[in-house]
Amino acid sequence: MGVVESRGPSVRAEREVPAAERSQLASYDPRAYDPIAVTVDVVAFTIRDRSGALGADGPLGRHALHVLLVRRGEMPYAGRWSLPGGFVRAHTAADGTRHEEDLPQAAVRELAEETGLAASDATATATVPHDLGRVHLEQLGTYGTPGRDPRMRVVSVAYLAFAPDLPDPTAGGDARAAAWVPVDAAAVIDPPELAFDHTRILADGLERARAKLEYTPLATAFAGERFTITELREVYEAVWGRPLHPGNFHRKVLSVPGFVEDTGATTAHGGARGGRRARLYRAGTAGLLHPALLRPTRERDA
Amino acid sequence: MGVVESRGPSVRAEREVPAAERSQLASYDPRAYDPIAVTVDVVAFTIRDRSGALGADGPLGRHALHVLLVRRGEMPYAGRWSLPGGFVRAHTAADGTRHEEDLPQAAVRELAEETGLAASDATATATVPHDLGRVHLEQLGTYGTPGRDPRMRVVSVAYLAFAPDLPDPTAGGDARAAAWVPVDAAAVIDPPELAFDHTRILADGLERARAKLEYTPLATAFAGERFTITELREVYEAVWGRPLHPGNFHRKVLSVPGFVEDTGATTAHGGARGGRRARLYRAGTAGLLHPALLRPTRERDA
DNA sequence: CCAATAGTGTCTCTCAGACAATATAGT
DNA sequence: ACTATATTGTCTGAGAGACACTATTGG
Repeated sequence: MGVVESRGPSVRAEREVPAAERSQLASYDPRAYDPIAVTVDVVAFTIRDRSGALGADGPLGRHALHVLLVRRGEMPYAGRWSLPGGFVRAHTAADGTRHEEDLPQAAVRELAEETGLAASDATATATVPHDLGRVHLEQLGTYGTPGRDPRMRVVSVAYLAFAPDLPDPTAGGDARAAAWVPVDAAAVIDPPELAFDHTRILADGLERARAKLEYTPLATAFAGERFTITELREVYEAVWGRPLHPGNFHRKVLSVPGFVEDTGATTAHGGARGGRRARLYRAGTAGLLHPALLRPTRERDA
Repeated sequence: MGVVESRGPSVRAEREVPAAERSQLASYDPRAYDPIAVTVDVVAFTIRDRSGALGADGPLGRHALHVLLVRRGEMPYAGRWSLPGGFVRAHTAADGTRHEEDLPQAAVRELAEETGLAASDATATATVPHDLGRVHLEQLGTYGTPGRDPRMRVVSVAYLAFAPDLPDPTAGGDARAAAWVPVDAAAVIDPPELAFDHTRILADGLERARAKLEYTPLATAFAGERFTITELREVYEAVWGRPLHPGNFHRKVLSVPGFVEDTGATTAHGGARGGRRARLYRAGTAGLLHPALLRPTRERDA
């Protein structure tokens, strides 16, 4: 039985409409209207060592969540930081050949173009997360409020990208510079001056990432091919912005079926200042975590 | 402290780019490319009595989840069922006045236009759910694969709408007919012949709705202003497609802070064939459910 | 009174979190 | 030895699900 019962009495309330009524608005030509530009913006997250004088030894250790930002070289918002992004390309060549980019493709291209970060290409459907090399990409949401771009009407499809420690970016495209910038727990409290509505997009992306760590094995996308339980915990701590209990986390992760697989190997050395060698794991096959790893102390409802 | 440490050493890896490198691709004119049309599609769900010969007395009682579909009157896919939707309007009038529609606005307009269902207007941000009268609207996702519309490149922003038992729709716009069609658990298994990629959009919307019932008070959007715990349970049963334990559900709902509020009143009569009168509740103020109402027996992982 | 529906009590099992204890490695 | 890190054990309380029981109401 299909989703739609299109036969017999199960479809009720269907009412044919007289042709007269049908004629108005029946044909709509989008070219009679102003064009709407379609862009993609990318919220790319990675975990890397906290650097610089600030918080180098914060309560959460050396690891911090970083987001990829570019400094805009063009108007509007020239000189401001923004998320990497740009127009989706679709054009017909002189010989009539169509050249059309899928949305995730455009996201990957912008990422590569504006930062010099390499990535394979994408072919999956818009809402299905997929891997590009070691990069996990998924759609975040679409932002199309009139006026969000002073130049014209722009509808922007935002993507989330998660990757293990990536190299420093190389600016390109119309970005004057690109950098991994640490994301703080204060992200939503005291927003920086990002271009357009990118402060909100970043906040939405951060919340999405935090939520997905709870019920998907997404955290393994931030870790290397093989990782220790402690490294996995550091991913959670960096994204959630709070320390977790090492013992309970360890037991919990191993108790979730399909989350991680034991490789049998261990790290070559113990900790720098002493300590046991840690077992190495790889990502398991589970698509969802059962039971989920819920964020601690969520006493903040409404 | 802001999300971006834009001062001093905390932003590392920033590298200025020589002007020569910067010039290429620096300015991008979207009008040099083929236009991309932007549309909205709406997945509107409601709970209503199952009708017709099929499944009138199924294992889940009389109530079933229904989705609003329209029968297309125009090419392409003329005569096929599809989700209500259409182009986002943006144009400059002769006197230079800009007339631009926000995305949620366009969704509401399409809903009203193609079905005759009334609704207030929308002003919130793209990704923030908001109410329009008794209708709850939220963004589902964006579908822009090249070729999904044979006429031209179309990027469609899909919205989810939830409403309590709505009246039968009246076709309008370029829809030849409109109807509430029952959504079966088989939705994803044996998809019907919906136009475009609407079968997938519907499946995505269904899964989103099922998931949101777990951790948000969304179910109250399907119920009337005042409702009994049994009615609320019937919403969950209809959306999840499986029966729930009445006693445990009752206790659970009342134990979640802010989910429902007692009105003090009860139903005027007991059940048709006897039974106690039920207390009447209204929606509470909680935005999230703690603890969540998890779907039963989710033994279906990967 | 009998059947049907609303609402409550009880028991068991799982799981999160606090805390403690053991195992192993570096210095 | 002494310290640091990994890993495992124990206990307690919250909550889900099974099941039984009480409270009302219509016929």
